[in-house]
Formats: sequence, structure tokens, C-alpha cells
Amino acid sequence: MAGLPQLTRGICARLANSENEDSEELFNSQPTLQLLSFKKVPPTGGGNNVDRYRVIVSDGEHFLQSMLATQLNHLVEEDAIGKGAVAVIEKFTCNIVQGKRLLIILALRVLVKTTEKMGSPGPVQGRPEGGASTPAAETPGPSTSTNITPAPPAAAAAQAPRQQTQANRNGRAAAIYPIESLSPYQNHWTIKARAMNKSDIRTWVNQRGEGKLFSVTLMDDSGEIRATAFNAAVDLFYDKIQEGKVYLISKAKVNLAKKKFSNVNNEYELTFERNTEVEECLDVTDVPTVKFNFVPISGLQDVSKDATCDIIGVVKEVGELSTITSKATSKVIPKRELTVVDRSNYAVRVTLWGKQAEQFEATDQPVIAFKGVKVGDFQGRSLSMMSSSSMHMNPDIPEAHALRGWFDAAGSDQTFQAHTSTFTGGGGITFDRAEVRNLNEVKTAEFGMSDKPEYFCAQATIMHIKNDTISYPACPSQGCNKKVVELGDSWRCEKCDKSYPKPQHRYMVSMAVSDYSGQAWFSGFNDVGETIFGMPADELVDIRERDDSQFNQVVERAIGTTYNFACRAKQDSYNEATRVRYAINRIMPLNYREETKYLANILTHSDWAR
DNA sequence: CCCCCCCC
Repeated sequence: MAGLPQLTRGICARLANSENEDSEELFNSQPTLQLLSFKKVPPTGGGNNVDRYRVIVSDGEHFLQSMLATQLNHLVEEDAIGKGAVAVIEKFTCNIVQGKRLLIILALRVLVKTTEKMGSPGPVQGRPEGGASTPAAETPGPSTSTNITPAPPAAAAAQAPRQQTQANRNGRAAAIYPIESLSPYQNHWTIKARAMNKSDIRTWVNQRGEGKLFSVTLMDDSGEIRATAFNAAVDLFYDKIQEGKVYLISKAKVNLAKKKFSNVNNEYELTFERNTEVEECLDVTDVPTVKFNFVPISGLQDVSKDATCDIIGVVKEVGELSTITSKATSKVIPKRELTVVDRSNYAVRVTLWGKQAEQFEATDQPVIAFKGVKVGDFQGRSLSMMSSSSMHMNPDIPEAHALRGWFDAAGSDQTFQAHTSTFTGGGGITFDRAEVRNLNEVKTAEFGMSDKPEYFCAQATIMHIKNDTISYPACPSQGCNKKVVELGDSWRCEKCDKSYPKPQHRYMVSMAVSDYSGQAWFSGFNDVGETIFGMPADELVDIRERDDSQFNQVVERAIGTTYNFACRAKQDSYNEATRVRYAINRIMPLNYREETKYLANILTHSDWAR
């Protein structure tokens, strides 16, 4: 084996049995190992959507499972490391996965690439007693201290007090661990992370007592973790930690995160304690600012209620500042609604609360990225800011620039589809190909003949629009939609018990639609009118009053377009006659890319293709 | 150790 470096014999067994050996000497050693095999592991869904590499490492005697930290993936992808490579593992940590120690490789340096397997490693067997007395690794690294677990006597006594100075004295940077490597099983770490989303100080009072807390999300290029400080730790760290700055943080407690309370993508969370060390770091290279995982607004229908998501869009409208009274606490809370649109041609309402609602100012329809906003089902889909959400106006990211360009060029003239609510709490709010019926079938299969409404989808073309009444004058107060009556020079809403100088017209459209099998009359409300006419009802009413032929043109233009519909069929009695009426729950312009994909898929899988 | 995030 001449010419090949020495492997750090025995290290695999020590690591495999290291639960009783939480010694910094072991964890700070830099063993030389051979990388025997690589396997790409697809994302599990829980984490960030990145492939990972499982690597079998060998010390010549035993082999051991390990994972590459994702920031090292490029080494595999660029073929810098591969089967047989011998490397110094410069930094690593261990997690316990299904009762087994799993080595996580955080940094490595390749010594030599060879295909020759060194030694004849076998599996680590049993749990040799006295693991701590196995010979130390050949290349001990700098030591830092442990703060909880008693390490084997020799190591612990000598090193405990040396915590902070060690790194400086060696003239080496402190060993920085990526956030993704943090786990409760390992406590010698320092992270270098940007503080994002610092909350206000909140107080609580409950049966178990009272206190105060604040929390902050810490982020580096490997991931993010939520950190919380309670009581005395609030005084220690609240002022020190500032939004957007980068800190070296160590000795915080790592706990399992309670997933249902967090939208931060980490299994764990940190608690700042009295002895936690937080030091601002001025070298902020490679510490990202914010990470987004944007969902198109059209895609919100597939995000479940109460989940959080990231959205980026143009603020089409800024609502007035208003207030609501919380039912639970009867507190009065300021709120403001933004209407945000994106290139999916959907609009969604985002609610800001409290100070943020009061202080919101936007000139000129800015692009805003929202991180961690909560998805609600009001009017189909709505979004709401939470304390852990953040809002980033005109962020300097490609998505924002692309949106700006699109909106300024074309988007501002567009009409946007809204997520619409279900009327009865049943299905039928989304277009679903599995639910598509041809119109002949709809009319003959006794759809909607029962007492309950029934739902179906259709792909059909507008053939005719009843144009005598296409809209009604509605109450302008948000969400009321009630018809108002003209009284003198004002318009009265019975429901709101208020008069308004002007109504807001809302569409109520009846149209004949047709597919290859037949024709049916569908009716739709405001969103349907806006989709087919491409303008709000007020505008079309205005056109009609000014110029009837121009109005007819607008209506004519809507004829002949094909849409995907989600409909509700329901029995209805009118003038003593019972018939079935078809209401449009959702109308979707055809997405030809999607339609083509669907058809191509049918062709590929049909008998004709064989 | 919080875990509320509101209303239509």
C-alpha cells in the first residue's frame, strides 16, 4: 500500500460506539478515511428539497455509514470525490438515526484518488467496552470544551475552561458548524448565522406561570433554525441580536421543534440560555439573507389551510387601514388587506395586522415577497401574516425583477383569477379532469336532480351571453355584495343599513356554453364576468351607458372562448316550474401547455399508441 | 417555559 496515506484505524468503531464518549477530542479529530461508496438519496419531503449523498467510509478495519452535508454535494457532482478517494475528514458531527450513530461529514480534504480498497473493512460489531480508551486519533484537531456531558476524565478536566480562547490562540477561525448539522446529540458547535425575523418581546400568563420571550430565525447556507429566549435571556439577547446581522452563536440548547407551531424548516429549535454565547460577526460572506420557496398564487389551492408558504407578487391594490375586534380576546386589532397578483394570473388577498398594517406604505404597486404567510380558506384562499412571517418589499432577487418586468409590460392590464369559495362546503371548487362530464351527460344523467347540489367539471366554449342584464348594483362595502337600491341620489344597502353615493356593480352573467356533445346554460358571478370580459363590472356598465355598440363589442369578444369550468348543479323552482340550474364555481382560462400535456399523455397511454 | 396570530 505504498504511496497511499494512512487511514485512522479504529476511528469507525469509536464513532459507532461514541454515545458514552462525548469527548471533544474525538469530535475535533480529523480522521483520514477512505470513501468506499456513494449513493444519492432523494429528498424525504421533510427537509429542503435537495438530494443528499450517503457515503460509506472506511478506516481500513471497519466501515461506517455517513452522510455528506449538502453543501458538499458539489464535490460529488464535480467528481472531486468519488469511490475510493482517501480524505481527511476535517469537520464532522454525529447524529443518532434509528439508534445508530450516523457520521455527518461537514468538511473534507481529498488526499488521493484511488480505486484500490484499503484493508478489508467489516461492519462494526458489538460495543467494545472502554471505547474511550482506544488510542486517540492520529490527527487530533484543536479542542473546544463541552458544557454538559462529562467526557472521559482525561479529556474533560484539561479542556473544560478553554472554551472561547482556543480558536483565537491557534489563530484559526472557530469551527463553524452548518445549521443543518445541529442536533441534541452533539453540543460542541458554533454556528454562524444571520438573524432574521426577530419578534417583539411577548409576555404570557397561564396556569404554569408567566414570563416573556422573543424569538428569531437563524439562517446560514445550510438551513435555518428558530431560536427563542425566555425571561432573563430576553434581557441578555434582545438588544444584542439585530435583524439582518450575522452572529457566531454557541452553547444554546438544542431541542426538538414542535412542528405544528413552526414554519421553520428544521427538526430542532434553539433555546438561548444564560450561558449562550452570541457574538456579532462582521465577516458575513456566504451567509444568505432570506430563503424563499415560492408558490405561484394559482397553486395556493393545493396548499392546505393553516399551512404557511412563501409568495411573491405585485401589490395590485392596497386596502384602507381598518380594524377588527378579536372574538377571543375582544381586542381591537388594526388590519389592512393587500391584493397581490403574479404571473399565474391569480390574485390573492394578504392581510397585514397591527403595526405592520398601520405603517404599511406602498407607492407604485411594489413587488413584495412574503415568507411564511398563513394560508386561509376565506373566499377560497387567503393569506395572513403571522408573527413569524416576513414581508420583503422589492427584494433584489431574480423572481422580483421578472415580476416587475412582466407587470409593467403586460400584467397591469390583465384580469386576475381569484380563488373562489365553495358555496356549500362540498367539492367542486377546482377544475378536476377526473370530474369532467360532457354537457349532454350533465343534462341527461340527472345531475342536480336530488335535493343536494352536485358538482361537475366541464370544458366548454361560450356560445352566447345573455346581455340584457349582466350585472347588478351591489353594496360597495367589502364582502357585502348585496344588491343596493337607488334612493334619491344615493344607494341604500339593507344589509349594512347604510347609504352610499355610488354602488359597485357586480357581474351576474348567464351564458350558453357548448362542447362536442351539447349545450347548457351556465350562470356565474363577479369573478366569472371579470374573467370573460376582462374588466370590472363598473367599467362595463360605464361603457354601456356611454356607447352601446362598444358594449356589444365587448360582449361579442367574449364569445367563442373555451374555458375549464367547475360547476354546481342544483334544482331550482321558478314560476312553479322546477329545473336544474348550473352555477359556475370556477372558471379557468385554458392553459394550453397543460392541455397539451394531458392530451399527449392520453395518446401515449391509449391503445392507439401501440 | 410560548404556541396567540384575530375579522369578513
